[in-house]
Order: sequence, then C-alpha cells, then structure tokens
Amino acid sequence: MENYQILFHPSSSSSSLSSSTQLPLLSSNMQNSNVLTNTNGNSNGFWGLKTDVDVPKSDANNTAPHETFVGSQDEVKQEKKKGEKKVRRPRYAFQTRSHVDILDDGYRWRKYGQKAVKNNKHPRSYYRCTHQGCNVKKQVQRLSKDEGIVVTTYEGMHTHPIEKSTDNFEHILNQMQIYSGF
DNA sequence: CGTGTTTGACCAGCGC
DNA sequence: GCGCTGGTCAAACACG
Repeated sequence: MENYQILFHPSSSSSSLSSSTQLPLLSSNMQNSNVLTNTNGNSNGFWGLKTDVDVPKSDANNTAPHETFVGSQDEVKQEKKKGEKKVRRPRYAFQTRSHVDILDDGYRWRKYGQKAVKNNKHPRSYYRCTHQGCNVKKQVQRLSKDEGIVVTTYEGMHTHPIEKSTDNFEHILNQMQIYSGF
C-alpha cells in the first residue's frame, strides 16, 4: 500500500519515506520563490502547481516541466464580475509519484465526485474531509502524460488534528500553513 | 447499520 | 444565447 513516493527528493528517499518525510522543498523553494517557474532542467520533484485558474490552459499540466513545488497561495479569482465575490480558498497542489491515486495522508476523506478532464484521459476525483466542520477538499488527478504521477490539490486547511498518525505527512501540511501564512 | 463509493444530473462560469 | 467545462449534489449501491 504505501507504495507511493513523494517526488521531492528522488535521491534521498528511495523507497521508504513512510517514516521520515522531510520536505526540503517547501522550505527551500518557497521562501525565495513563491512562484513556480523554476527553470532548472530537471530537479524532478514535487512540483507545485498553481492549480488554480490562472494557469494558461495550454500548459496547465501537460507541458509544464517538472519541478518545484509551490504552494500556490492565491485566492483564486474571487472577484468575479458578479456582485458577490465568490470566496475561494487558496489551493496547494503537489505531485507525487504513485501507483495508486489515493494517498493516505492521515485524514479521512469522502469521495463526492469524479469527472473526466479535458486533455486528460484519467478522471479527476473530488474528495472532502469527513471531519465535522472541516470542509477541506482535495482533488486527485493523474497526469495523462505521465501516468505515474498523481497531482493532488488541497483546498483549505484542516481545522482539526490529523486523525491517523501515519507518516508525518502532517508536517507537510504544517509547513504549508506556515509558508502560506495561515 | 454506519460509512464510503459510484454515477448521472444539475449548476455556474467562461469563451465564442 | 449557446455550448463546453469544472465542480457539486444526492440517490442508489457496496461493504465491513
């Protein structure tokens, strides 16, 4: 089951980062550059996508080179042209290399939808945290280009402690909160 | 019986 | 206005 490995450090974590997932990525990348567009050639790992809207649809997830995580903390288009602003929470996307779509991050999720995505032969799955009062959502999508890569997009922050103490994925979330200013 | 998944329908935003 | 697409709902279903 724990067959997935997060891509941020291919070299150091070969197979078992179940027990020690440090994420250098967030700390090193984010403070200097909040913006994706890293131009290395291949650091492969864990890239952050700005999942949200603004992504030019041409390279939203197809042509983007592999790189960088980036917590995209952008309030997604919240000012629509309509009177009421639609409050959208920032989203955080990252990629993991996995054979399975479901990455157990310690929280309990309930699937509430699945949609076929354009330019992607794999469907996107929508999950919601089942904890009462916590309406964190996540989307899981597999890249059509590289089927070994799963893009997980989190929206919102958990208002409760992690429910399972599986890995310390919790660290990841904590880091996200720290660097995103929440 | 409680919990989670599946899946078609529905709705809203956006571009043309 | 219309069609496309993404996101959500909810009833039916499956499973332990």
